[in-house]
Amino acid sequence: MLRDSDNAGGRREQQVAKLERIRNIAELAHLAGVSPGTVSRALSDSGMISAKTRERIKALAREYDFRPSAMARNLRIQRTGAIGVVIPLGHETGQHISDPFFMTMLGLLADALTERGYDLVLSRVIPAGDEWLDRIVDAGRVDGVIVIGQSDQSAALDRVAARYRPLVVWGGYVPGQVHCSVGSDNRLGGELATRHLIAQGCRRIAFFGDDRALEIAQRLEGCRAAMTAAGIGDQLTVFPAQLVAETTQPDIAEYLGEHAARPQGIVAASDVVAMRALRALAEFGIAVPDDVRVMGFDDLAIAEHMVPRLSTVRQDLDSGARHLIDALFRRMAGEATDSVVMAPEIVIRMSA
Amino acid sequence: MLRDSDNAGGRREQQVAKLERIRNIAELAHLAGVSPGTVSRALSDSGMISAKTRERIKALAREYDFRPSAMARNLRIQRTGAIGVVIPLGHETGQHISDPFFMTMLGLLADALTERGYDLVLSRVIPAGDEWLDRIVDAGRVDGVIVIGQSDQSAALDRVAARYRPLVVWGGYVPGQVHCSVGSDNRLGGELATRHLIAQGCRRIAFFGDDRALEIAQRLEGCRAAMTAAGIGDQLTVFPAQLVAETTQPDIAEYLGEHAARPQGIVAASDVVAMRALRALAEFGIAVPDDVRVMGFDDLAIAEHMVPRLSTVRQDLDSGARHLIDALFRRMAGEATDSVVMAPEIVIRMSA
DNA sequence: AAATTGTCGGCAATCGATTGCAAGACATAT
DNA sequence: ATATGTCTTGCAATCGATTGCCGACAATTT
Repeated sequence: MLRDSDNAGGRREQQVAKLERIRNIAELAHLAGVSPGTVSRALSDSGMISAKTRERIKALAREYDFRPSAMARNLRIQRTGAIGVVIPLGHETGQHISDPFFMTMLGLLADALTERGYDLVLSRVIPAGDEWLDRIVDAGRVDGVIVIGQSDQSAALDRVAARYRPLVVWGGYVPGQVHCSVGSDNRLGGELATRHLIAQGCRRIAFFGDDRALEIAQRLEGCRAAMTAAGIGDQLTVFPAQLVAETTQPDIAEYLGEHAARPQGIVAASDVVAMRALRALAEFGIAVPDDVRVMGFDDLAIAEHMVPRLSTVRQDLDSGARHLIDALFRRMAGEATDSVVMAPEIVIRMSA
Repeated sequence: MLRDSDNAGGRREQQVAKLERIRNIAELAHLAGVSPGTVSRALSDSGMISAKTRERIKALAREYDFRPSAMARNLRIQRTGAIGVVIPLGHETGQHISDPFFMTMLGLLADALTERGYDLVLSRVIPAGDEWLDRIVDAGRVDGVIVIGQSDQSAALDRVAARYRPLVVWGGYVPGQVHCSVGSDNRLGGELATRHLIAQGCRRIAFFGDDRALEIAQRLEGCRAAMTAAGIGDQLTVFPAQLVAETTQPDIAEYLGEHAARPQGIVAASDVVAMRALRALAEFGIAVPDDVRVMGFDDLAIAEHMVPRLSTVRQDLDSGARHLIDALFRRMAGEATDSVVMAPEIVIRMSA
């Protein structure tokens, strides 16, 4: 690594201060010959201020490019204008925030929140103990919280949800759960994927995924149900591949290579897992879909780009994000909201 | 806090309030029979408070699970404990926040900031006018700002950097630039990629990328230099593929299909662009690397997963993120910092 | 016993913007 | 000229935690 020798820029950072800087509303008020209250009203277009003074004050503010302190405003208004987005990495250490699923969801949420004039405060937490969510909620830094994925923390979520309203969770729904969730019908999704494989003639089927996470467990459940319904419940094997951990790829490969009766179909708990499976299969020279069929789950953008293009279960994340935001803002307004379970759709491409 | 095990139903969200809720430090002080100041000192382990009273107050706080308001604290301390991470989407509308590059960088920054006890406030802005950065900086919501990518906003960055110290930018370095940047030697990277293609026998070479962004322009410059040095400067064509826009794939395909003298090598401005190129080539049945060789740029995780695995120019994002954070904190502490230019490395896999 | 040192904790100002209340300015109606 | 009303604007309290300064009291020294 090479540090630049001629830091041409750093020298003249200090430009001539054309005007003395204004630090707060009171100084501006003094300058304009009015009271702080008037300035506040003028800048926020509220209250009844004559158009003349308002424009004069605004012009002055622009000239000195002064913007009132958000911190002070927050304190007075008792609103932060920020929403916390929390990614709990509970059931596995290897999971990384750059998981494409999180990122896709995060992007959608960022856009939606920006549109509504809210900031997005990102927290990536590895839940230790069960205070992690309480800390975020009680710190008073945000007006509401969106948790992406229940991981294995349903209990903590329920406990906090019981006392803190503006909280919504992306993930699975379980009857009786206290927290408000938005997510797909994971069980149905798993069932659809599996039924498709069976319809294609698969009998020995493997499920790849770590079922300690609620959503994954539900997908597995659907998979199992479909197998049982087809009378081949005993042909299911579960391979607890970590969702994304780097270390799992060799594991998958080993499994596929050594397994005596190699599965004819694979139901992956997510597109990311499917991607790893595809790579492993390619390395073993096992043809997809001819030798083994692979179904993903999520239908992220990357599904289109795999070779072969991935057949998968589509979750409509756009609409999911909209539901999350919508529910959150209703809850912030004091309304109660029900959980949302969206219908998944199966997308058939080339891998199954 | 009461945690009855059989609260299975979401019915009674309102648990019996065993204790009245405490809203601020003064109430806690009243309860403890001390002054607010004492409570503040006790909870923050500062000042000289006898261990006895401190523990008493802390216990009380725990019992009522009270946490002092961050907003009030921020106002008084004049620190927010948050860092802004800004992604300007200046030169193109199609670019999406879920671009894997942003996401990788964002993940690294999130981890590093969490580690230092700072929140991360994410902003995705489409610069309109040249006030976008001023607004973020002056709102007083954050203690410092990291901008990911200069896009075509170098002027705005320089202007703000001249008056606002705690600002660092991921991107290219240009002699004389005012803002502090951390990034790779893009020119050298482009040169290395191109030299490799030439060494493999390519003569007709295409550069895929939108050179309105500073970094991309530098990569193109390196590419051009290598061509010229090899005496084949006239064999370079530039295809201004948008970095990630969904619409570009057909464009790329069309170009490759119709172009009379199809290029023998492609230098992509990023791994994401390379990925789209690979898909297009696959659809046309053009073999990589036999018919066309492809070089990426970034070496994201996905590079490993493409088919064929992507040869690319590696940017060490881990170390880049560390440098960004390091420079930012130094600047927040009042130090001046120089820009950092990191040496890129070429990674040869299967595509070139 | 008086003086000195040292701990502990209270008082009150402060950070900067917002807003209910009321007073002042000005115009119109009586 | 007085009364009534409408617009504007100022005053001052408020949001909740932090912290410099000072006083009260105990422990130690002379």
